[in-house]
Formats: sequence, C-alpha cells, structure tokens
Amino acid sequence: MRESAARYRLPVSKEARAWFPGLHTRPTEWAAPFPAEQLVYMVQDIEIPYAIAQHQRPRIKEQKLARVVHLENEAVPALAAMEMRGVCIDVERWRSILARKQARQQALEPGLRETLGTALQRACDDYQVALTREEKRLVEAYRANPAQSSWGLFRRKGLAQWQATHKKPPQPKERGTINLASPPQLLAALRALGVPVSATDEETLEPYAKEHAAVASLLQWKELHKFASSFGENLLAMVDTDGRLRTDYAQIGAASGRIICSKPNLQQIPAEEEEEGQEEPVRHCFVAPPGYRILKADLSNIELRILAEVSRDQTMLRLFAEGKDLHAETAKLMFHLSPETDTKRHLYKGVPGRKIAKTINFGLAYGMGANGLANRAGVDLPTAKSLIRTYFETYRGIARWLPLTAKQALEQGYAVTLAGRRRTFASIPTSVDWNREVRASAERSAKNHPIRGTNADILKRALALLHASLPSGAHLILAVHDEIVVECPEECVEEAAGVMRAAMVQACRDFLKVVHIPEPEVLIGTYWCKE
DNA sequence: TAGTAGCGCGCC
DNA sequence: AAACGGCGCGCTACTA
Repeated sequence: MRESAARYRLPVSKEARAWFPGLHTRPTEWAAPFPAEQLVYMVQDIEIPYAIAQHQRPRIKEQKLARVVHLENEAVPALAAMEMRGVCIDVERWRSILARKQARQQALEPGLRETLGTALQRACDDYQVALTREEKRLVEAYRANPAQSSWGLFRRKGLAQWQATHKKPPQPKERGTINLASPPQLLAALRALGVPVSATDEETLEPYAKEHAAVASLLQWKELHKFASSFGENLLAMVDTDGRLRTDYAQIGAASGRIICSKPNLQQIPAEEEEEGQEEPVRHCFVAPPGYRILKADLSNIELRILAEVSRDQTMLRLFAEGKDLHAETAKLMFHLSPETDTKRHLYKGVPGRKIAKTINFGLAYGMGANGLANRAGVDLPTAKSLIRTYFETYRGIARWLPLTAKQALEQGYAVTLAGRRRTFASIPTSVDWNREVRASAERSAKNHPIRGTNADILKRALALLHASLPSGAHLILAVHDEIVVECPEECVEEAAGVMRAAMVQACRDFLKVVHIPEPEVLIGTYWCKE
C-alpha cells in the first residue's frame, strides 16, 4: 500500500503498527480502548486504499483494465476463505509413507557411501582423476597452444566456467565419506568413477544408470531424499494445531497473473507415485474431515482450448468439438494415419506418434523449440525440426497466431489475456545484436501470456462463482492452476458437485466463446486424488 | 553467524 | 549454432 500511496502523494505512516503485535500479552492495554494514535492508523488503513482506488479508477478505465480488475476483486473473498480454512491433513498416514521411504533411502546409503566415498577421496587426493580422458586431452592441448586448441568445445559454457566446475571438490567432513546431497562432491566422485558428467541432475545421470549400478542407486536415493526434505517433517511441522495446513496465496503472484502459493507451496505437492503400486501418493493425506467429502474438478486441456480459441485454428477447434483425444488426433493428422490407428503403438522414428503430438501440443504453450522437442520426445534434431514443420502445417491457425502475437506484444509493449490482463515488456530495439536472447525470451513470454494468463482469468472467475454459490457448509480448499478442490458435508455432495460443474463451465464461457467446453468431471472421495 | 547464489527438483 | 516457461523451496557452499 505504501508504494501505491506514494505514487499519488498520499501520506502514509506505519509507525503505529508496531503497537499491535503482542497486544494480547498486555492485559491492561488489551482491555482499554484503543489509543488515539492507533485509531488514526486504523482509519488510515481504510481511507488510503479508498483514496488510491479513486486515483486509479480513471486510469483503469483508460487502459481498459476494468474487466480484469473486477475479476480480481471478485476473487479476493474466495482466496481469503481458502487461506483461512486450510486443508485437513492425515498426519499419521503421512508419517507412515515417510517412514517407508526413509527406510528405503537409508538402505541405499551404505553402498553409495562406500562407492562414491572412496571415489571422492581419490578425486580429492588428485583431482585430475575426475577429468575424463577426452577432457584431459583437451586441457593439455589448450595449455600447449591456446590459440590452436579445440576451443570451440569449451565455448558452450566458456572455458572459465568449465574450469570452475572442475576445481578441487570440497573436502567431505571425514575422509572417505561423502555428502550425497552435495552436487560438487557428487560430481567429483562420479567423474572419478568414470562417469563423464558435468551436472548431477536426474536427466544428466539417467543415461549412465544401466552401466553403473552406483548411478542407478544414486538416482533412487536422490528421489527419496527430495521427498524427505521437501515433503517430510518440515512440511508436517507446518500443520496447525487443528490438524489443518494453511498456505499463503499471492493472488497475482506470477507475471502471467497466475496465483502462486507459498509457506508451504501446496501447488508443488507430488501428485503421483513414480513407482506405481508400491507407495501411496502423499496427496492422499489431504483428507476430508469426518462427515465430509473432497470434491475435485479440473479444466481439462484448458491451455490448448485457449490456444484454439485465440488462434481460431479451425482444425483444433473442430477436434475439440468432436470431443476426441486431442493428442491422438493430432498424431493422426500429422502422420496421415487412418482413424482407427492406435497412435500409442504407431511409431515414428521409434517414438509413439501420440507421444510426439502430445509433447508438441504441451510444449507449445511455453515456446518449445526443436531442441526441446528432440530432448523430450527422444528424436534427433533434424527430425524434431521436421516434426515442428509438420505440426504447423497441420495447425495453420496456430502457426499464424504465435508469431503474430509475439510481434504485436513487443510492438505495443504488452501482451493481453481474454480478460484484458496485461503483461508488459520493455522495448527491445531490433538493431542491437546482443539482446537477441532477451528478445527471444520476451517473444516466448508474449506467446505464453495469453494462454497462461487466460487460464488464470478462468480459474479466478470459477473461484469467485464457487465462493458465492457453493452450498453452505461446503468450502473451497485448494486451487492449483487448472484444478479446484472443495470440501463438502456428505449430505450436499451431489449439490456441490453440480455447482462445481456449472461454475467451471460458466467461468470458461465467460471468456471462451468459440471453442467447445466439456462439462468437467467432479471426482468425489475422502482424499485429494488425481484421477 | 547470517545472508545469498547456484543447483536441483516438485508442480502446472 | 543454439536455447524449455514460471513458480517455491531445500540444500550446500560461498561471502560478508
């Protein structure tokens, strides 16, 4: 508030605020009427926002932001209610999942410490052992003749950075041991084992898992460790004394206008168990209190529907209208397959057609290039390039819309969603060469904003509708990008489910005028589940 | 000792 | 030639 007030030269003083914390521990003051100073402060808290709003109103109109401002204002009570209500957690079930995972994690540790610990020790004694044969040769060549060496191979990261990653690893606390959570230590140890990697993330290590048992084991360990550290006791400690977990929502936290949440971030709770069958997903610990049910609805394929809407791509609009599996139909169109083809089975260069189509459909929303497609779909670069070409021949409307949108956004300085939500961009002169990367990034964001941001528009509209229309006793619990979770007394589950279906469709209809909107399926259970 | 940068990884 | 967006957070290692 202070910043906004300053913009309109409205005086604000926050000093009086310091008086409030701990007031309940000061019985005399607690019982007495508010001092004049505090009253002034409290009045200010009402008056200043009003004055700010008065200043902003004409500007909002002028910039055609009235609709999105209204949308945001309508969503405020829903967000506030979710923050206050929180979500009920089955702590016991959570602890038992955690215990099993930790047991598995600990079982892996002796072997890993032995193998990687001794490897790290060798690397510490002589860190040259952590260089691959090829790198040793290159470094030698570079030292001998910097001008002539295959400098190009270092170019990607730059020699300085390349060397930095090969500096002496930090010594573990005890000789012969290793901190498995330390990327630098891991890097040195792995390289000493002959695994020529330059990072220790899952994607980098995965190809070596077959060859090196230690790598396979390490990958499992990392996964279990991640779970324990991010979704273990630390998170459980945030459960309030009433057994409910509460988060902080930031209503316009993301540049796209999406809601973000933190402390804890409930939008990153693992949805599924990677190894099927064995363990229960932790979302199952987000439960309905006794006498209640959890209801979940999501906006299926919403980003692609938005894309079809804004681009008016006739083909994609038709596929949605037909209500078929969009990824499969995309594959059929791209590869000229007959309608009855099983696109999960039909291979193109060794990769299922549906997977390729899905990867492009999905990746499109954030400006994926040929390289990204090659990585994700598992094809080579030329193939990826030709696949993207084919995709855009299939969806001409999208092929036109994407670059046009980027161009317009950068010209006028902002991209816009269907509710009129803006994302601004600094102007980037074409003439300057060094900002090509900046420009490319801005273009991706500009293409992305109408899709992401409209998704946020729709979600917020749905939240507002639901907050106003859910049966009494039913409460909004969670909002995760395209998914809304409600907790509801058993007696009115059917009514609430109906309200949810109607609200989701209405929210879509408020913004999407052309594309087909299916009525969402509402899942009803005793816990938060995925499907 | 406290703050911060970088890596890595969870979600969509 | 190449480069996948955008968010929060835990951890380590470095810096002040």
